Amino acid sequence: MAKQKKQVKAITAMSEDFAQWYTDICLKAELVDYASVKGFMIVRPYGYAIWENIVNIMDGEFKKTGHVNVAMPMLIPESLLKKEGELVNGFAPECAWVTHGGEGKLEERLAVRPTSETLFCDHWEHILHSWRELPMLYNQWCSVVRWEKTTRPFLRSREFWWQEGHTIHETAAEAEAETEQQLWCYANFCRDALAMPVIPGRKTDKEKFAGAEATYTIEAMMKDGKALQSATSHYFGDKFSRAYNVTFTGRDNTQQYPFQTSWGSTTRLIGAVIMTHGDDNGLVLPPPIAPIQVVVIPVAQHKPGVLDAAYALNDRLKAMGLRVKTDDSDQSNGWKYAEYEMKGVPLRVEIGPKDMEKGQCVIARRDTGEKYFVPLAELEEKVQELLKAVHENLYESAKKRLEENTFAFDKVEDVKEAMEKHTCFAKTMWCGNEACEIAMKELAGVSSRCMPFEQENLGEVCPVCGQPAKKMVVWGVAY
RNA sequence: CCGGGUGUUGCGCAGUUGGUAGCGCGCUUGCUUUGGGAGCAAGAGGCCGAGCGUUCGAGUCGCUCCACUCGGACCA
Repeated sequence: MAKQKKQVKAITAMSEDFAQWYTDICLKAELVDYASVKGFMIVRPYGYAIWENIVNIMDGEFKKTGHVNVAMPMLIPESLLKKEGELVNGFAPECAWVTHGGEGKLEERLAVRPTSETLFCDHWEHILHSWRELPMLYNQWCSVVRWEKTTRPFLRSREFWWQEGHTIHETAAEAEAETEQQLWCYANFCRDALAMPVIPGRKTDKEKFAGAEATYTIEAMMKDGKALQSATSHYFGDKFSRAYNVTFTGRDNTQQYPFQTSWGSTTRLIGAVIMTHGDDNGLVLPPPIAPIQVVVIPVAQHKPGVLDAAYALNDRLKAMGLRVKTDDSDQSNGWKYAEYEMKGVPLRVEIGPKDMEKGQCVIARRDTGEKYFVPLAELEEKVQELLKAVHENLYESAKKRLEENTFAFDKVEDVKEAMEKHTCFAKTMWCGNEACEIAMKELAGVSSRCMPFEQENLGEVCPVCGQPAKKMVVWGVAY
């Protein structure tokens, strides 16, 4: 049709250039804009509304398990940051430093927090006295700065918004349980709020967080087959407690070091949603986090009664507790359809003169494009049903894709060959040696994503060195 | 940090052998329209990424930055 010519907001096809498709969605769905400092992003109202929904749902989950929110300072004195060697080595190269206050040079430079373990430890050193005060289950929502070399909206920006949970416990077992509990909290959140299946597991030593004793992760597969680390949970043992001299008086009246965890998830989750559900018409949002869950479009809205009919539908949907918008602007229908598809609104309700005659409306699904003619009396019921169906379909489709693009191998060459054909997840056994992990990167171009909790026995030996295998590892190309 | 690409109005682009900047969309106003990115008309909008150089003259040629972008390496 000749009408195609006006598609000024059309985006690059996913199949043509996945990275460009991703960037197009970020900009054209009005999620972000670039800031004037390289690598920093402006999260625009629509993007921020998605983040707010993520925050609200996740924060509610944290509170169910007794976590409380706090706010820590943004700046960390260099001497404080450097008390724990491994963390410094991990983060110092990517710290932004404040060297001046007003016109005066500071005695000691201050790091803009890249993560806040050190701040929490410093605080706990002051306030912790007795085992009776444990556990301390803290979380904060804030932004952090890491001076990344290559940046992309949501996936890798120099500043990003996140939550960081930090807890200390009386015993190692409690802290380990907390670490695992929070990882499952993330995994469930991804399923229930983002319709995104993940592989939960443990990071190898090579991939674990600087300073952690153990790092757990949830890994998701994007539509291009690449892996996105979507959240992590760390167990620190008492390493930081000792480095920062955090102590308490135990039940036996001795001075003890608490056991610590931290866990985080970031605005990267928005990138994950884009690359898990999006298509060539734009964003596709799972209903729980969609800023607009249903958009009402009055068709031929100048005709008598149409707008009122649309507003009536709007009110009924709102009364259901849904986030609804009625677009009564004078844009054409086609424009509106395309616009809300770009923005990933899960359901579109149309009502026009013909519908009014028949006592019906039209509901269109964003995920499948299917249209339903629905008697007005059944609006609430049908919308509820379809929102549920959209979420389930998004989750099942993503799960199917994850399963169909994960393969077991027992030879390194086969991993390489599969990756060259199409980026995917490769499962192999592994001996546990870092040398073989590095070899896998060199020979097949993949890094270890995790050792899944759900282990399978694919064989007896490591495909790299032929020594006895200890673990099954999922390998992939990481974002 | 290494390599490739791109910077001209809000967005997308054109701009010849160097001669003082144009198109489409969007925007504003009015009218007409409305079941998949509407039509007509009249408007507004530019230090051509920045700096230095070559030249009588630079959007155009040279050098140096900077930004964005893609791919590596590194990382949420």
